Amino acid sequence: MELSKNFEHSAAEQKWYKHWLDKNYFHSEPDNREPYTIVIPPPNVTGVLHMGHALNNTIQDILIRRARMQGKNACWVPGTDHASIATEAKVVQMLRERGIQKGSLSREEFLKYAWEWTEKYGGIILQQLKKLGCSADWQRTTFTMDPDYYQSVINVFIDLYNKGYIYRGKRMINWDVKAKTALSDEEVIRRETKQQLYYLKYYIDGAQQNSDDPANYVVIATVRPETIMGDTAICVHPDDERYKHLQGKFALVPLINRRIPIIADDYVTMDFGTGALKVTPAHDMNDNMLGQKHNLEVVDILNEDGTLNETAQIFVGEERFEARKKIVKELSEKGFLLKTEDYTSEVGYSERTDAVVEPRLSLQWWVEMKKISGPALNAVIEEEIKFYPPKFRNLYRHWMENIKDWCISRQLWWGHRIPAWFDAEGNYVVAATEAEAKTMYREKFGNANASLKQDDDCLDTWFSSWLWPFEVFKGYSNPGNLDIKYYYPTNTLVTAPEIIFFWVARMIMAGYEYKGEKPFSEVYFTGIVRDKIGRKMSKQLGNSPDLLEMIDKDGADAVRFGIMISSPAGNDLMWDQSGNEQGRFFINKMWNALKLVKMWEERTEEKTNTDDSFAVQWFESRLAEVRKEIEVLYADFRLSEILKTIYSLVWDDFCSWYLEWVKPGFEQPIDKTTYTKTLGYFEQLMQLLHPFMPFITEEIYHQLQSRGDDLTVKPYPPMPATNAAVLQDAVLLKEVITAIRDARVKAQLKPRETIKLHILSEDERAYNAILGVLAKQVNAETVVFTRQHVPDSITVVVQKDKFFLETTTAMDTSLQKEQLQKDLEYLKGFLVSVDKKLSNEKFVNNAKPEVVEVERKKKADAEAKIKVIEESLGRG
RNA sequence: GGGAGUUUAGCUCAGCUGGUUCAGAGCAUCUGCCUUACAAGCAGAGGGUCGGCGGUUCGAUCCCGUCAACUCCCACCA
Repeated sequence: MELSKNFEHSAAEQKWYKHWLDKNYFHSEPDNREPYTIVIPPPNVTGVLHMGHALNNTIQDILIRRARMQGKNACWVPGTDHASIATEAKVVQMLRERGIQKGSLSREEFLKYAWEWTEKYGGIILQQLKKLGCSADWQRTTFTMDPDYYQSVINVFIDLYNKGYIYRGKRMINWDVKAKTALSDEEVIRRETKQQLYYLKYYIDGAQQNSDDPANYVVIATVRPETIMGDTAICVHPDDERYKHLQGKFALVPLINRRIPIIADDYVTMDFGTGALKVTPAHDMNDNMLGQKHNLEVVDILNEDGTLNETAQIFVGEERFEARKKIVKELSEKGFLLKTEDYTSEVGYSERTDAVVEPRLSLQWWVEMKKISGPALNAVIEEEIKFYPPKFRNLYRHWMENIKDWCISRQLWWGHRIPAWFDAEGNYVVAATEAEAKTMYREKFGNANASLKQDDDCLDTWFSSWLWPFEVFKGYSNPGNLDIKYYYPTNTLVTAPEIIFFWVARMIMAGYEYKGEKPFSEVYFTGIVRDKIGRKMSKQLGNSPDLLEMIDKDGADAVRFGIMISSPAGNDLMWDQSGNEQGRFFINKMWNALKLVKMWEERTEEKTNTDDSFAVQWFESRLAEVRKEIEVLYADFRLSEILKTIYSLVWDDFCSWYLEWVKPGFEQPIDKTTYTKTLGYFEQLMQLLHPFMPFITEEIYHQLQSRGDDLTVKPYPPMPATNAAVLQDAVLLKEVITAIRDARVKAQLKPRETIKLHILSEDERAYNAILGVLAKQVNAETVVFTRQHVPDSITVVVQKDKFFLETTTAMDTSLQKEQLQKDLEYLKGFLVSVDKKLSNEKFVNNAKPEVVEVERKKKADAEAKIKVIEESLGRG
């Protein structure tokens, strides 16, 4: 069959992916092989493939494909996360487009729409992962709201509640006024924001009002004047001389004249603002703490949508920032506003809606984290779970040691509904079903007829995904089943460092709590994908390329190459389109190598005497050498270096050196053994590369010779031994070839012009094996050994040997001489420094003997080479 | 304010815990080549006080201190 000019990626990708699926290669069932298991970090059902996914999943695919080719039972479990907030937002948006308000729907109706949406759009991302070549076990696809999974989440909640790890508490939380939901700290993004700092007069109770005399008022500075109606104290530092006389007195809140105490606490910073702080326990985290400490009243003046409520007395119903404008105006008009300053500080924004986060008191469900965090901390510190790169261990330790309770309730409908049942008075029981709840309620409160209502709120998404590593195998809903026993603990988790606390830490906790075992042995943290100029890729910036478009254009292999070539473990990745290009060029190179080898197919011949044997021996050793290097790199997850190593092995060693060395002359036959060996090497290269670039390698594997098997499941052959002598000879050979070619270029010899090569060496035997290849590679018509200088020739010096290039045409040797002169000067300088070192007694006495020996050898080598060059120049 | 990290060629990064695999790779640049697998290529080449300053050492890109710039995390002063 005639080969196409180029690799046609689209056709090959479709063909091979379908073939792999047809053969069911990606599906895993427990057997007696060693398992290698990865659970995917489940993308949001709403998600579409972006660079972060591509990076993350390409890495997982590389690891899983390699494990499969190592003969392990590789299992990669895919799936999606219901992503309560993100999905609910999308559904609400869809409804709005159809003119439906969420508020007008019942919970059941809303959920119907949500499922409809999920079934229609959900899981698009999984299809996109297939395009990327991901070899996940699609039969095991899991969704965090699958019936069994759902029930497990509920049961875990009940279990933790029964253990006393879950409590209900009124706490200051981050409130998203747009989504009307609580946010975890991790969902709040802090950004530097320009604000105004308002200096306000609070008159002292009993002093003269409306006076300009500073003795009658205290000045506070605030960025939130609209919350003054919620003030319940003014706080100063106990040591602040300016305010000592005011401690214990009362002040009046401007506009509403509420009387509030002036208290003292060393929390206040004396030199910030005026040193006097208004305390608003309902609307500020720290003020809340202060309020608790000093038993202050809590006056909540905001509604859940961020508008002012009745308690505020004024501006009721106004949105908080509108109210701020208006109150500033009024304060100013009535003489309470002393001055306004520009002020920049960090303000919290909702990750989901970008609304300014409102600290708010709210009754929420909490997990007491200290109760379950212990084993999870130790597991990482003691490296039962290893982090790559290890720098994240410290971060993890710090967070775990200062862990705060987890607010797990969300004011949403899409998700796992909290299994708590309330009566009209707010008494409640926690139970899996309404029937159970009724029984429990009767036992607990003795009332058989009370009507119970289930909590409206859902659980935080992470409260379901923390069960992922075992519940994808039904390890909680069906404990002790074959899958969980075989696959758990999983091997490697590949994820972004951003979710180390959201997800990784909590999975570890859940693993120990519910399986008594770690969920995975290794965590590989990918970097954050940034663009060429270092910006994080995001939808807002529009700097995230369209991956599907790229895959269509450049092919999945090229895209995978582009991502992996610039992706050192744990470091951010500066992604640049040029990586794809390099990948495409690489594919093209391999395709052309394939064409070359295929040209030889019909022209093989048994030969007895051939120069090829050196090349063949060498490449075998070289392959083994590189495979060893790669093993080491894999152990540290240094994937981009592995790719670079294979790239160079294919391009430089195989294409540039090996194929040129064995390439027969024009229309000449090739030795049959050499040809067979070459096919084998090519196949092995494809095998090494396959985890990174699955399609092109599978295609070439089948093009090389028709086979009954497929590369994707072909086990790696045993590692041959390396032959150190052959490797050594090849190093010399390459060095000589390059030096002679350089001399040819400098002498402006045309590539076609042949030379007569004379070698002057004290060790002629070193050249025995490589002479044939050498002649071919430097276009020498003859090669002979000589004992003396060859007149009218170009001299090349490599190590201690001299090479004379005799040509038929006259040539310019001045550049050549210049080069020799440069080398000579360098060597002389080098010799001086070595001599200096060796004449330093301290060095000779203190350094390790082998180091001194090396220096002596350097000296001898340099002297010998200087001699050789001087001879050449002297006679040249 | 607390903690972590980064700084090596024009760009992106290696450099495995002090001495010929110590100054490297890939892009980019330059010079030759349309050589019958490949111009998406071939053959060569140039390019770096290893952020600054001190210290330890016979010897420092590597260890210590310090300063500077950038990045991230945590906590936040209203």
